[in-house]
Amino acid sequence: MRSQKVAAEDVDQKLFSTFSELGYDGASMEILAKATGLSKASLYHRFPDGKKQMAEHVLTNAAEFLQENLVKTATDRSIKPEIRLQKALGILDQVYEGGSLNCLLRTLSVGTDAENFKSYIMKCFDLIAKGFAAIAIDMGIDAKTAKTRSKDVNLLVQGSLVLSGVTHDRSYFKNTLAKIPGYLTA
Amino acid sequence: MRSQKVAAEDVDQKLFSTFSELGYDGASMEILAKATGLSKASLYHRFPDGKKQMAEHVLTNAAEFLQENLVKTATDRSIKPEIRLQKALGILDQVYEGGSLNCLLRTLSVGTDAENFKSYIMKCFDLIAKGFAAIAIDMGIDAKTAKTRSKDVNLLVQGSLVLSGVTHDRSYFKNTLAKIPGYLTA
DNA sequence: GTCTATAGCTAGATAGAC
DNA sequence: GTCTATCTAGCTATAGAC
Repeated sequence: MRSQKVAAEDVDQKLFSTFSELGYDGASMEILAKATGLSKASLYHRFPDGKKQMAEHVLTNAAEFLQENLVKTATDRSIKPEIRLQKALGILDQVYEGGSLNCLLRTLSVGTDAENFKSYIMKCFDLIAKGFAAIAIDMGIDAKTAKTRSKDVNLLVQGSLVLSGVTHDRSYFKNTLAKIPGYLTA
Repeated sequence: MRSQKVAAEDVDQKLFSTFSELGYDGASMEILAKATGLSKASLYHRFPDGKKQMAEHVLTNAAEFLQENLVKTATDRSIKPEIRLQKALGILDQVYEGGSLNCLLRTLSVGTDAENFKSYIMKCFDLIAKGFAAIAIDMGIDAKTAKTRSKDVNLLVQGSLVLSGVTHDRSYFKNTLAKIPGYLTA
């Protein structure tokens, strides 16, 4: 039985979850190979520039996902803003697997090569803020307030994920998501 | 000129800042040796169980510092609670170097051996929450509300440190500290 | 496109001199 | 208590067969 080509989406998903869990330095090539079901050599075939390229790839994927899902939904004026808000929160819940997964944006922000990744990470934070700001504005919040509060959404979500990760208690994350609508439109 | 014994407090400080900046996996023994000004062998002389012991040591130090400074101040009823609150925020500002330093509690929560460190990390979060809860209660907030909001202090501070770290913009942290008094006693 | 095997290096950790 | 030198294991990365 010849080896089958492993689907790129499956590899991407495994790279995402492994970097999220272990961070850049903690995710060794050996671990990444086992997680994806590929050999190290096959990973280098797909990512000639190695681990750094893999991390940049998953961060680029994350930005695309946020643009195509969160931002697209959040700016779709054919939907009522209240519904968009719920959908946007649902997307965050999905991305962070209900608070059970460390946030890739945070785990890749510390350690070797972290500085190289920060522009990608900021892009993702900006997309999330952009989405929530659009919703808030359409709910009648003035633009300046909407911008401030949508940035705070990132702050609250990241803080809750730190605490959920350390305590293994997802309620920090769940409660934070639940409080966002009230906070955004207070 | 013989080699002088390096002061333990200086070593501790360097271990703290290096683990804070690079995380557990990113802080290699080579880097830790250079940061402390000791050889790797000398570090092993002081910490026979190696890097893991060093990380546990700095976390234990952090808990002692929080107890002896933040908690002690926060529970000192000879001081007006409003003053205690400002002192407690000053201590957080000092610990995190105005938002310029990654938080040790966060950087050690990801990567190899992270699970072993989480009990130490939780202890530190509990001490911070304990301090702010005591202050809030003495400012007239009921115990249950005080407990919830003091936990949120950790959430807000951690979230702001993630964003300040990624963007190199300390205002997330500074603004968060400034907002805590209003939030705690709203 | 996949793999095994391995190069070359750096990691954590240790031995033993001073 | 400090150091240099070194060990072994694991690391990133590559070579070359299929």
